[in-house]
Amino acid sequence: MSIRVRFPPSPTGYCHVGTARMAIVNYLFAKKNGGQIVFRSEDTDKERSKKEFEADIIEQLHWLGLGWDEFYRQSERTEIYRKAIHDLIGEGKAYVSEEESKKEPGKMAQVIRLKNPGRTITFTDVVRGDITFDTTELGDFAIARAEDDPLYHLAVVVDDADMGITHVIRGEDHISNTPRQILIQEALGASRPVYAHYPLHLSADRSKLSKRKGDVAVRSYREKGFLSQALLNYLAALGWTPPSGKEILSLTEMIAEFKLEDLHKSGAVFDTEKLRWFNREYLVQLSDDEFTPIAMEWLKKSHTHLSWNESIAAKIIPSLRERISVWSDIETLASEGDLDYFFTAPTLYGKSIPMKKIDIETTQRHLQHIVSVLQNMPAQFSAEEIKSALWDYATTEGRGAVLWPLRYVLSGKDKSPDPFFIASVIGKDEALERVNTGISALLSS
RNA sequence: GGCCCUAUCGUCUAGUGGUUAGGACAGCACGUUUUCAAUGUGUUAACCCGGGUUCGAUUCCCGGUAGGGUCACCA
Repeated sequence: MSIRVRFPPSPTGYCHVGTARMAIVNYLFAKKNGGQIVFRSEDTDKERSKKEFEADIIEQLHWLGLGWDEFYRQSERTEIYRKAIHDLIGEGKAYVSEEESKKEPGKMAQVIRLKNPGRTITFTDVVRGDITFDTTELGDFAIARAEDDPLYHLAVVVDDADMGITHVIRGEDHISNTPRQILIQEALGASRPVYAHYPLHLSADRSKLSKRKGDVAVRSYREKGFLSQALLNYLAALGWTPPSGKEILSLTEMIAEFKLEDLHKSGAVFDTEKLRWFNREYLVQLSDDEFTPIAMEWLKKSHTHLSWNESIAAKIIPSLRERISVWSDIETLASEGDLDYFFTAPTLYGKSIPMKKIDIETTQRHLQHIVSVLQNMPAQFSAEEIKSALWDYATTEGRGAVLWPLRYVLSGKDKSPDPFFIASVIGKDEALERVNTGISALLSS
């Protein structure tokens, strides 16, 4: 029998990282074993299900590089459920119950309930071993509102049987749903799939990962500039260790190494810091041709308040490579003013110009020397060129004493990339102007 | 609360009836052609508790504790 698994998201919200994780685990298992994947939109809740959410789930899963072989919507399968429910009633395994509505107290409503034989059910979970439940406490639980209006458990069981699902791989929040579903399965005469329940990802405080505790929407990670491979890799690695022990794995490598049995048994905390590290690992693997256009785009949209200069932007992009872990770090850098000085002359405080313990006169002398060196440079020069023009002098006079003031007058910041790089980006004229401004500020301080 | 599940550094984890309990992220220290970043080196830090079983338990068993899940006419 060939392996078939399912992605059964409920389109009642945007694609959650938990949805992605469910898809990843199922995907890896299916691909490893030459199986097929069924995408099944579980939209039986007419009030909460929205096309918009379904579209988002599909979009984000595709973005992560995941796909499927067949696509279904439960809302389009009403006839199949109707027959199943009708048959169960006909066989006396379910019955229509007239009772007070739970949704609208005071009103009477019809509910279809399964006659629970009240047995003890034991099933084998690939991740956790045998699990036993006493189903008497479940009572005659509801399986439909009407013959043409199935509830979750019935729809799942009917579909899994109808679609030939061999392995049900899902989060452990479904463990306690399993005995209920097995009861329906048995009433229907369907066969039991293999079950595997993996633990859920947790927030930093070990509670269930939720909107209140941080970002859970895949699209928000995407918008923040995480790379799809990084998020995919991180989500897969959180709760699974491949036999090789490698942390950075391509989708292909993950498939090759995947075994359901290697899924962890305890819940793991979703850690954004570690995700950032994964992302950086993937970011540094990008070629310049891949990195540059995207970095340029982020830079441009982060710089609306500044005088934009395309050629300056192009020059600073290589330096961005080692300063960011995620694309949106460019935005952060810009908003904190750490890129401003490339585009606009900084405001200088005379007192900040000399390196500590170096007097004003000495600092002035160094800056004056730098002016004379700059004057002999061509209009455009590389960081290496200006560096070699100044290096011997700086070494003789004290590198800090010479280079700190230079760096400060160019950037106006206590922290910045090195002065040679900044000078090479802004060019001779601008550099000279800033150094001269620095000398004036120094003397008037 | 009932039922089910889980338990190794702050976090992700490897691992074993006898180990100096290993790695990664984060942290810290030092180095690295001034600062920041990047990078290199080093380093702090863990077997939840109590009983057993055993010559010996982090590892096996039981109990406790803590955490998670679930108890719908949601999925």
